[in-house]
Amino acid sequence: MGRSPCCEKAHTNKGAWTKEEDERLVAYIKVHGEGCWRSLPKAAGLLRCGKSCRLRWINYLRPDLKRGNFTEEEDELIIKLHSLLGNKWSLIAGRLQGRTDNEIKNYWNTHIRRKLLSRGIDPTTHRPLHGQADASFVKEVEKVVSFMRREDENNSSSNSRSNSEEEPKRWRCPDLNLELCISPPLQKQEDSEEEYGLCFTNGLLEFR
DNA sequence: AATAATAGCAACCGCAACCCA
DNA sequence: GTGGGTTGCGGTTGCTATTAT
Repeated sequence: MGRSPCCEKAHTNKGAWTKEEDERLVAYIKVHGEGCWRSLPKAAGLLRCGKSCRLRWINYLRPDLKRGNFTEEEDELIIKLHSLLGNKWSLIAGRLQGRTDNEIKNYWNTHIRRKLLSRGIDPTTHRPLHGQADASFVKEVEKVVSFMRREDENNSSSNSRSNSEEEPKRWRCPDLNLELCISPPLQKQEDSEEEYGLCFTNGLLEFR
């Protein structure tokens, strides 16, 4: 029994993509657009499974990818988002234009985990390790979380909402029982004193 | 110079969510 | 309502490059 395979594995390539495969994939998507990943490999003349094509496109070939080193601002934003969302890499990636969930996940595991440990912060819980944490940073995160919890409690009784088309995408964060909001990528606010702050509008918390 | 250890990252795998007949 | 097919996500693996011995 068991699951049926996502593709005919006997006739698919695995491992690193060649330049020619990349070119075929990019050319196909340029003409036909993204989607229909299952049928794409055959249509594009690729001996790959759809999943592999999708991953390659999203993580490496998409033209809007930023690539290159993460900035200090991106680091801090990832840490804050992770403290609120946990390992929801796709949601975190949605906040960082030009970055992919896989890239952020890798960066977290190789760089940020170590960075937090050196600050004395547990990278999983974002709480101090052995009481030696960077107190101001921890305090800031805890402040945000407790604020969101309070707001959530206030909102929990009156949960009927309109279904306006202009309403941004929302989701509930199961770990924290919070309601969060995804809006279009951040515009840098030049005259803002802080590089990142929090904005609470219409019952929705947003990073800015 | 050779080898071992470590870091970094691309890619794979399995599962869950979603969609649709 | 349900079951099968498809897509997306997160965890993990394995390869390559770099650094240390």
